[in-house]
Amino acid sequence: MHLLLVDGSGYIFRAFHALPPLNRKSDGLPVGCVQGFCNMLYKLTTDMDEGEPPTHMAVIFDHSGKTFRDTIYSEYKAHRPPAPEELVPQFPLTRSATRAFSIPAIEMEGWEADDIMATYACMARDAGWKVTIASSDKDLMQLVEPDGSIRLLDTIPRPGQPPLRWIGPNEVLTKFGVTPDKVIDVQALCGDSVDNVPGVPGIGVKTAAELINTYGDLETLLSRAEEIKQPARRQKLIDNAELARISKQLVTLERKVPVDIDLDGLLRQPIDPSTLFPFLKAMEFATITKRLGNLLEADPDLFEPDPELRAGGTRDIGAPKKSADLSVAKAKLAANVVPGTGPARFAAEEHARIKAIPVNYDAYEIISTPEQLAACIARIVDRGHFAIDTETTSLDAQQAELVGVCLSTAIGEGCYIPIGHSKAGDLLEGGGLVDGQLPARDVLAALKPVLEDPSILKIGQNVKYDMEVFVRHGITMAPIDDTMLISYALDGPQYNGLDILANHWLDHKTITFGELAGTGKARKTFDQLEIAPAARYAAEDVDVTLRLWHVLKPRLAAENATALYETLERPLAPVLARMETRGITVDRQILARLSGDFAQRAAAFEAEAHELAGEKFNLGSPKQLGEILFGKMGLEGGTKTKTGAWATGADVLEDLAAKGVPLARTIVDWRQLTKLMGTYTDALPGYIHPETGRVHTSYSQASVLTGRLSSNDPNLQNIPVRTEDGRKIRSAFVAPQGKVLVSADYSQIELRVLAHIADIQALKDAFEEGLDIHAMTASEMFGVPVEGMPSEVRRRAKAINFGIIYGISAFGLSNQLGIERSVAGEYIKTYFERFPGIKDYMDSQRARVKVDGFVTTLFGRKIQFPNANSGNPSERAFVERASINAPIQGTAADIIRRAMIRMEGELKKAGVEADMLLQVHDELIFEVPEGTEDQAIPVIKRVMETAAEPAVRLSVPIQVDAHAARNWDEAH
DNA sequence: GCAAGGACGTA
DNA sequence: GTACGTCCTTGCA
Repeated sequence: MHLLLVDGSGYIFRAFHALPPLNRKSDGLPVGCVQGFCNMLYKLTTDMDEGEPPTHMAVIFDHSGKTFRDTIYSEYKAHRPPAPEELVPQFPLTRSATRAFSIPAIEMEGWEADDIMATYACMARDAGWKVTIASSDKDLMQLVEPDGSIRLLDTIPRPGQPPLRWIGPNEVLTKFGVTPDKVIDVQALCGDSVDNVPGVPGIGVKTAAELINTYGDLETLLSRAEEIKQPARRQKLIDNAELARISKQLVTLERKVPVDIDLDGLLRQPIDPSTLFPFLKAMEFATITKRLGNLLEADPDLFEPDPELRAGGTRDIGAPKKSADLSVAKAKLAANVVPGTGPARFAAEEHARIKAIPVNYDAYEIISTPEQLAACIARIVDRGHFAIDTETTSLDAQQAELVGVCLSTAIGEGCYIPIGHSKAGDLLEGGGLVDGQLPARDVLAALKPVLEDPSILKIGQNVKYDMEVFVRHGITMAPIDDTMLISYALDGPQYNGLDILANHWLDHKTITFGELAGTGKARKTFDQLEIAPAARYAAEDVDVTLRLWHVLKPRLAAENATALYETLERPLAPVLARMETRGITVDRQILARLSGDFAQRAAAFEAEAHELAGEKFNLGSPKQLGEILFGKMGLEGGTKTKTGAWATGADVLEDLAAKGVPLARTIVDWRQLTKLMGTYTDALPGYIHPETGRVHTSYSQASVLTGRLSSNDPNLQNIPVRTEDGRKIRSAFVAPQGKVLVSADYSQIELRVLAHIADIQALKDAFEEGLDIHAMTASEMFGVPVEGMPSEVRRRAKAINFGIIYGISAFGLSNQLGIERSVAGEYIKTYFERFPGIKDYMDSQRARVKVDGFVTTLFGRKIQFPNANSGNPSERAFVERASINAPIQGTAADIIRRAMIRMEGELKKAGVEADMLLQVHDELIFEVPEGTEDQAIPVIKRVMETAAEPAVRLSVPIQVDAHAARNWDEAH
């Protein structure tokens, strides 16, 4: 008899890092480990059959939950990060795979797979059988028998090695330095950082083996510890004897698990094609299906894919999970995906297939009866995923009224459900609703269950918008996938809109909103449109969205962008949706008072300017101003812009003012005040929502090259702060009664990132010691002590530090500091000398962008520069500077994204009430109940400061400063 | 009515 | 020297 035990859980975890990522091609479900697992079972059944074929077989899995080890030692396996997101759906699938191969899948509550395997192995050995354990887990090495009756077989795929590798007593000796029966004693001493088994601190495998080989076993060693010569080692063993004993209990496998199935129950069964092939076909494993077809001499084509498991079935493929750690990204980068094979080929084939399906407007459907609606929802439930789009009266999700909902469950389909199309009315009264529409309440009530069903994936283009519309109707959409964000993760912001994506990937021109609703003054809102043309437009959009999803999603796996999308894009969208929905309170009175004040002062400046110029002119016209300054007044030193106009920017005017031209100063002052009025004091009140009374910005998650967010309508990321008048505007952002605002900002995040990425020891040391980084730089460069340093010296160093981040040039630095080009060049040279590593970093980025056409952030975000090899020298120089800046700015952006994604959950876990309202690149603004800020701030700081972990361990400390106050100016 | 350019607010 | 969005004027349709 020969028993084969397969370590199912161990295989999945190890194979995950060893195998290239692979998604099921029709819906992106990650299945790489499942496929590897099936290949392994196939290998075991074929290769082993050549030697001594197993007569009995089982696959053993870990059961989730606590085991007896947790009661012995509460920290056991406490360091384990949660399973990577892509792995989670593969756990149940490997069990399904096992059953598909007609092999018992065994797991038992309260026991680890290792204990169950130990139990069966000992039972079989005692019965005189041979035992093979397919596992590379070192914890199982204690079971190996010197006589070969129990052996391990390593089945984890490793490049350049045979698929199956035996582990016997010799291999155990190599690994632990002892015979198998003493493995647990060695493990008790050296511990295990992966499982968090403590061991004796400071004793590694080698020392442990030496000690055990000298004293025979752990207890003898501990009782004779006094005899050990080395004093440090002796003391460690005496002090930690108990820890060693606990460790031994943790690593010792239980060999008497009360198993339900006896050995006879593990007798091998012939594979049943009618269970095997439906599974393999549902997984879309073509190669292995073919191989097993040959092996079993059966025709796979006779079987249909398992309906429970087929693509888009009811399986949950989208529920939000804990973020994957960097090992995902690293494994993928290491996977070295070759175009034309594996996932890359899938993606290419899928693209070609989808692109070939023509758009057919006649196939679209308008839902006007409850029966049609019910049928549509039944299709959604059956498919498990669908594309959705809302049609509304406004681009502003907070103001938009729902006019229709459009759904697509399959390519070529589109169901438009009109609910808010209105008859033309007069000015005072709307004309009521057009006939033939289901009541909005009924439609929303019917959609709510599927929109909130965690097992049904909702696919959209810019889904954040639809989420916000639905949440105003009491519906929380989840889980979601977003074609815009997938495209952004893959290609950056270059193609954003649905129309552009459709044109680029599907070679299809969609109906534009302008064609449908008119442009300019004649533009109708969606509710004023006829249902039929509106339905065509809407249905085409969801159809195209679903097609794009099929094209783009497989590219994530093919192009190593899954981790980026899953950890930094997809989970952020709902967070932003909630921030936008919350909005922030802006005090109308403060703005009104400021506006009056600014207007008066601006009027005075305007009169003064006319006086000084000797004529009336439009101060807002750079053209007129240039003609007055450099034409009429004949001033020297005017420069022209690239279009030939006189340059009249603030820097030019400051120069003139310094040379004694009072008009220039007047204009600068006037411009500042009118800017503040036009952009802030006059414009912001118009953004106060009539119902919430708050200002709701909209964040764009997919429009910045480096991975930053941008904010618009209104832009709340450029609220003034530098000037005194500007800060008065900031003070109009307030907390409501009973609350305070908390502002938490990263200190010098980009310089810290630079210190880490470029590995600049001097910078790292300075941050570690908490020094004033600009003063330190100045001191290094100019040899001036930090004590009593003139502010001008520090200012120069600060400008240089920023310059470095921006991809410094002598030209730029000389402009910034108002110094000679040659002097600026000397500064840069000195900087490179004082901070070796900076130049190497810059050169490496310049080289990368020329070779690859992109650079990357620490978290794997690619920043593309298509014209890195442009024939235009100034364009090339620009790309060089941008490619130096992008990894720094982008890594900082990735870090704060991670903080935002974790923030709400951590606040909740800590029992702290705090609403995240705004993000300003390196700053987060919260609204917190007054008096609780001291509880909120430490949590906020911790989440932000540890946001890079565990994916990246920065070699510099991250520091966050946080303050609470009634308004944003004081909190900042 | 719309797009481009200049200017300027932020990190 | 990097990354954005908005306001205003200008010039052309």
